[in-house]
Amino acid sequence: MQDSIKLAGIREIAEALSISNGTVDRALHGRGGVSAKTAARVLKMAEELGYRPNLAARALKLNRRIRIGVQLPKQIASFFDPLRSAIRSAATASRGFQIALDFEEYPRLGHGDVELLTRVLGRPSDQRYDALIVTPGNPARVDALLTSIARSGTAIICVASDAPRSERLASVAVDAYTSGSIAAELLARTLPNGSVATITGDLTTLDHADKLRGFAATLATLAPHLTLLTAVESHDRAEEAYRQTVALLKRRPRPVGLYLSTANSIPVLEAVREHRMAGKIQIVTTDLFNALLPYIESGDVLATLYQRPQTQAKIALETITSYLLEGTLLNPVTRLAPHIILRSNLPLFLDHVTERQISRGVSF
Amino acid sequence: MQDSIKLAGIREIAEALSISNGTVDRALHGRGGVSAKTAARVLKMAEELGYRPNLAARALKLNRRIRIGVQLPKQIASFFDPLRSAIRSAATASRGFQIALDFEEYPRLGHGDVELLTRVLGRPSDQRYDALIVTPGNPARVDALLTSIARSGTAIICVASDAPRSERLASVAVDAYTSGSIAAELLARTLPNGSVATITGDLTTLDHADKLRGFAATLATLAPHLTLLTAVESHDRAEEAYRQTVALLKRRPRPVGLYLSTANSIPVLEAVREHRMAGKIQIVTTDLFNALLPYIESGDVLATLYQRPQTQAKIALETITSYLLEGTLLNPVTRLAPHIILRSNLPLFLDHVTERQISRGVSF
DNA sequence: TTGAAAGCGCTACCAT
DNA sequence: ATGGTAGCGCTTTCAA
Repeated sequence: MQDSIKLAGIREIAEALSISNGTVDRALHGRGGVSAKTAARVLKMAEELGYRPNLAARALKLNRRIRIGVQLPKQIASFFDPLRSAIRSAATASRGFQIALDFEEYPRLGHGDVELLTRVLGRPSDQRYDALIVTPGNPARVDALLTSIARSGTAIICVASDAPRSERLASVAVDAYTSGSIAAELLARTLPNGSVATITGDLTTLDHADKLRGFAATLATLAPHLTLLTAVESHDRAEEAYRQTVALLKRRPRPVGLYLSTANSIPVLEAVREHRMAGKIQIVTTDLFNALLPYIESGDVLATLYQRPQTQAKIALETITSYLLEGTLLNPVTRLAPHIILRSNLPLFLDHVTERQISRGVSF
Repeated sequence: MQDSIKLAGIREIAEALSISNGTVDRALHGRGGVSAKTAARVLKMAEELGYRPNLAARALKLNRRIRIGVQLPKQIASFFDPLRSAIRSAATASRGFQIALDFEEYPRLGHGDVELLTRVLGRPSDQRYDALIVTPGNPARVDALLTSIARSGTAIICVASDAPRSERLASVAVDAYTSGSIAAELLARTLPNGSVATITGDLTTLDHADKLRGFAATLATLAPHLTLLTAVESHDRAEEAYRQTVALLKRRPRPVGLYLSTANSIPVLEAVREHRMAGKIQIVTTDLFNALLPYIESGDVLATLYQRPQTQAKIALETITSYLLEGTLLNPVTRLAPHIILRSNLPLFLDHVTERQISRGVSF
C-alpha cells in the first residue's frame, strides 16, 4: 500500500479557487468575514484535495505557551506524587510547543479543593489557565465551580475520578466499577465461605463509590458463598484505617477477605501483620508504591490494582494539547483498565516506583 | 511552581555571541565547517541560556516525509491485524510531519520473512525506508539481514518479539518471560495436583521460548504440586493445534491445566469443548479477539494475557519519530506488562476487538 | 570558517 | 468580504 503522493495545503486550495489564502483560512476555521458561498466552495475544495493542516506550521506560527494548572491533593502521596511527576515529564516531552505547569496542592480530597478552585476564577486574564487538571472529590461541592471555570474558557480535565455532571472537557480514570469487580473475582476464586470487608476513602467521591458498587455486584454474582460487610470509610487517613482494621479483626467471625480500594493500605497491612493474620486473610489492594512491595512479594497481598498514573497523565496531556492545538476532543471519557499486579508480574512494574519515573523513557 | 519566563532559540545564542545563526546551527549539530573554538563557545552559551530547539520550526523546515516499511506475518491475524491497524492510526495521529507506511505481508513467522527483508536491501535509494517495523522469527536466520539493513541507514524496530543480537534500533514487546510466569501463577492458584501442558508456536522464536521459560520457572517455584509436560509446538497452524490437543486429552492422567502461549487458541478450545472437558481443565490463553470472547465469558478460559498491540504500535512509532526527528533514542528495549483479562474486566477491552480500534480516540 | 538570507505552511493583521 | 503579506525558528544554500 502506498500513500498519496503529495498533500494539499491552504495555498493549494487558494490557487485552485483563485482566491487568497487568507480567505481560505477564514473559511476553514469559520472565523467569519467570508461569504457563505465562498466558504462552501473552500470547504468543498479542501475535501476534494484532501486538505490536512500542517500542524508544525500551525504550532510554529501560534507559538503558544499553554498554561496548565494542576490541582491535586497531597494525600495519598503514593498515588498523587507519581501522577504529578508523570504530568511533568509528559509536558516536557510535548513536541511543538511550550507547556507551563502550575502545580497547586491541598491536604486531601475534599479538604481545600474548593478554595483552590475558587482562586482560579480570580486569576488575572493574562494568567488564565488554558487547561486545569483536577481530581474532583465530592461532586456536589465542586460541580458548579468546575462549570464556572469551564465557561470562563479554561478546559477542565478530571483525572483519577470524575465529575460527570459538570462541564468538564474530559475525564481520565481507571474504571472504578471494574476495579471493584476484579477485586471481587480474585477473592471469589481464592476464598472458601466467610465474609469479606472493604475499606475505602470516602463514599462521596465517585471513584470510591463506584469501586464498591463493582465489588458488591461481582461478589453477588460470582461468589454467593461470601458475605459482604458494610464498607468502612478511612477518609484516606492512616490512623483511621489502622483503628478500623483492628476493629474488623476483632469481629467474630473474622473476615476472610479484604478489599482496600485506595492507596491507603499500609496501616491496614500493618494491623493485619501485628495480629498475626498475614496470609490468613486474602487482601486485594490498590496502587503500587515502595512500601507495598514487600507485602506483595511475601504473598500477604494477593494482588494490587494499579491505577497507572503515568498513563493517566499522558492521556490527560494528549487530550489537552490536541484540543487546544487542533481543536479536536479526542475522547471525552477514558476508562483505563487497572493493571492486575501479582507476584509474578511485579518485577515489570518496579520501574514505576523508583525515581526512574521522572526520566523520559518510561512509557507506561 | 512557575516555569522560566522565556526560552532561548538559535537566534538568541547567535546574538549573545555576535555570530550568525547559521554558525550556531552548524555548531549545535556538529555539521562541521566550524572552528573548534567557536563550536565550544556556542555549546557553552547554549547550555547557559538553556537552549531548547523549537521542534515545530524544525519539523516545518525539514518537512520530511518519513517512510516506514512494515513487514508482518498474516498469521496469526487476530494479533497482527490489530497491530497493523494500530500502526496505521498511530501514524495518522502523528503531529508535525507526514508518515508514509508501506505494508508488506508474508504467510507466517519464519516463512517468507527472509525474502521480504532481502528485498529491502535492493530498494532504490530514493525509496529507502527511514525505518522498518518487523517481528523477527528465528533470530539465527534474520540477525545478519537486520544488521545489514540497519547499517544501510534504515532504523529497525522489532515488535512483538526481538532479535537482540542484531543491530536493531529498538524493540517493543510484551515481556514474554513474565507472561509465562503469570500463566503459571494463575494456574498454580487454581489447580490441585496434576500435570499441566503448554502449546506454543515455535521455540526458535524468542518470544515463544521465553514464555515457556517463565512458565516453567514459576511453576517450579509456586506450584511444586504440578507437573509440566513437554511443550507442544503448533507452528501457529490451526490443524496442528487441534490434533495435538486431542492427543493431549487422550493422555492418562489427563492434564488439568493448559497454557496457550500464542493467539492460536481457538482450535484448542474447540477440541476441549468437543471432548466435554470445558471447565474441567483450567486454561490460560494469549491475546484477545472476537472468537475468544465467549470462552472467557463462559469461564472455559480462566484468563487471557493480552499483548496490547495498540500500545506496542504507539510506542514503536513514538520511538521512530523521536529518533528520526529529534535524534534521541527513547528506550532501546520496552517490555510491556501484558494485561491480565478475566471475566470481570473483559468489558473494558471490548473496544479493542471491534472496528473501533481504527478510530482515533482509542489510546490503548 | 563564517555570514546572510530564503523559505517551510500557517495565522493574523492591515489594506482595500 | 477579500487580498496581500509579515513572520514564527529552524535548516540550508550561496556568497564572502
